[in-house]
Amino acid sequence: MQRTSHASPYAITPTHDATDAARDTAFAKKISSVTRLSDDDLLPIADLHRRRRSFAVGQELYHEGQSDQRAFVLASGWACSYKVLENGTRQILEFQLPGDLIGLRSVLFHRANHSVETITEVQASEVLQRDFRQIFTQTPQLAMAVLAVSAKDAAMVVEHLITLSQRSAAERISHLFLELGLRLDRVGIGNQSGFPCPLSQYQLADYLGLTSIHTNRILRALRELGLLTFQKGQVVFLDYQALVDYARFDPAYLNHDCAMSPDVQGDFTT
Amino acid sequence: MQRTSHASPYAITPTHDATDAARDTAFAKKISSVTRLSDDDLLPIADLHRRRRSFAVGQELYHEGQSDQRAFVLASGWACSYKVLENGTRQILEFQLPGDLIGLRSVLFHRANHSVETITEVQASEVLQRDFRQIFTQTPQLAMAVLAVSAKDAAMVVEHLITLSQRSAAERISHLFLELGLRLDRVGIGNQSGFPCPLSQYQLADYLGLTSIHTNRILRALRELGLLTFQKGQVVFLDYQALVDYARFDPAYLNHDCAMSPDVQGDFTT
DNA sequence: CGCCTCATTGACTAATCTCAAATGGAGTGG
DNA sequence: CCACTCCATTTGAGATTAGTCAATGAGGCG
Repeated sequence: MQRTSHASPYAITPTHDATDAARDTAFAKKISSVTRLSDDDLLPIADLHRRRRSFAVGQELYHEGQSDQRAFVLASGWACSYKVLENGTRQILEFQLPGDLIGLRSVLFHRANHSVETITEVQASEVLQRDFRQIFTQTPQLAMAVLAVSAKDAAMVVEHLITLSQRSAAERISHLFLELGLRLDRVGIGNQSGFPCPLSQYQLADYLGLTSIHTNRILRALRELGLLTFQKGQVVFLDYQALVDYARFDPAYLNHDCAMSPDVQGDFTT
Repeated sequence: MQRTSHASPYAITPTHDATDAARDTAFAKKISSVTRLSDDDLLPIADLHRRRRSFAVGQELYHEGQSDQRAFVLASGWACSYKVLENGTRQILEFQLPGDLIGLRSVLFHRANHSVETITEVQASEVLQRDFRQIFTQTPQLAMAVLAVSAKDAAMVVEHLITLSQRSAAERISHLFLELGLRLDRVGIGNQSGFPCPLSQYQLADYLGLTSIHTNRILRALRELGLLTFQKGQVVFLDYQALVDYARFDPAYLNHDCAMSPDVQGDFTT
């Protein structure tokens, strides 16, 4: 809960206010993005931040098939969820950035259906199943908010699916970087000119369903087209608007509002 | 609620028991597949079946961007959810079969982020947002079950994503038919030798991220390999086990149990 | 019968993968 | 400081998969 002094480029630097730090936690921000939080809701949320843990680069948070369900709230660093296939290839499902909730789907089932590992050093708070159970039985409004966060994740997976099915390699790469840029922007990292990106071309390829070789070639092409560069851990957008048009990037899927939050009850004009 | 007499091949034929028909509704079965239902839970579920409606072939249930949130419980027939892209192609996200819940994600947001239309004639019960809100505020156990159903859908989308990213055209087709066969088997339609399938090759292609032309060629190849045939609205598995091996089909993702249902609390042996 | 949609086939093209190898920086031990 | 390894990146050449364009066939329906 103390201010970090070394200021990793991947860490959240919260604008702390000593009076109610609870509202400033990464998870509270996440929930706030889909519903409005009352003060009553804040206590159980703050509770979720008791078990802060550190993870090294490449460390596994949990593994597919593992039965002790865990979830995490990512405070700083990058992680990814993935599945390894029979033929040895792996598919990265999602990249998790600071503020993201990891493993909600795992916690709902007896066994995790995917693995999660870190990409950088990571600070994360572990959330146990009983914490969720408590939220669900004691604060139904929060339960709906958790459901909404889960639905938002689902919307991102759907967009990923469409990317893999319908976009060319160059569009996939552009689209991913635009999405990451926007998501990082929301937690105060990077801006429209670029962002620090710790991914290797292998990880990029595993997410995009390409070979790293092809990914490399397309990165060169995008550089030569004057759209973006990705070198030395830094993404630079050379022409943001041209890139948005090129990738046909519509950020709508990142902007959903929850329809069932208490403050919109009865607010239906149709 | 009465027994249907014409017995469409795509309809559920429930084993009716006059005493508690509620437990036999499609949605109750769906919920039962992830959690155990108490009698108290059954009443609000039965309530969801008040608004039974009929839909013609190709009729739209709701459209992307539409703001009056609707969900449906599919009683008989097939439907699909899809998104149409800027370039005019469309991606089918899911096929919905009898017993499936349609539009849960839409009902959670102000606007639907995909469209849904029927593939065959359809009987479905409309579920309003206030029904869900009632469930969430009054029966938290049911809320968790709804969340679990939603997570199960998410697991299917993830598998679809992996299919699009990592499997060849022939594996995609085989995998889809195996999945549909298993899902239909669970609601009493079809078996390991095959099932009635109302899809056109265009619809198959739109789901699989292929052109219909290539789909057609691969269907011929699968026929010539002696694995399966799909002709005249009928899928026939010629060699089920060989097909499972060929498609590397692991039905685990269709078999998740909810971990948070009340009757498994504290029931973790590992 | 004429029209329509869906299914089928052929010939060619384009995107991506596979195999192979060279480059280059970061760390490590001598 | 240098030699060495390790790993990510970069490039080339050829193979494979799937898409595009074009045309034909088959069944249903007014």
